Amino acid sequence: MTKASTRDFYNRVYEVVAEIPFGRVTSYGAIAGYLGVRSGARMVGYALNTYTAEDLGFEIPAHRVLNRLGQLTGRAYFEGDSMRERLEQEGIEFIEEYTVNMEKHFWDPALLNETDPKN
DNA sequence: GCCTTGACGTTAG
DNA sequence: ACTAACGCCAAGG
Repeated sequence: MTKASTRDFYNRVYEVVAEIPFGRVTSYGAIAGYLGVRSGARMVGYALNTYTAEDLGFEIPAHRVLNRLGQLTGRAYFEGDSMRERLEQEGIEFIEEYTVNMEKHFWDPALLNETDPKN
């Protein structure tokens, strides 16, 4: 085991990603910031890159995590265009081939703390 | 054990 | 408004 804190960070990332609502997207930086690691955006991406559904025991909607500009930077790690296809299925509006309308669909992880999470 | 790489983001020019 | 550079830190070579 490397460092317990590192593993915990990854697990927290998976938990947050698992809570992203259908039809909404968030960014690596937003998740990192929510976890208190402002400069850990890169680690969030790394966590998603190295995770396996078997280790977790469940699937997470990693396709709903984009960079701060709404670009599908991780599309190469998905099967074909499945990342874009999934987002389109959820009604996500694209402003470019691989860029979604962030302003419209952005979901802030901080909303998890809201008493009324109907955003 | 050093060097490079990267699902990122901010700042400087 | 656009581009370049840097900071971040875990893995893999």
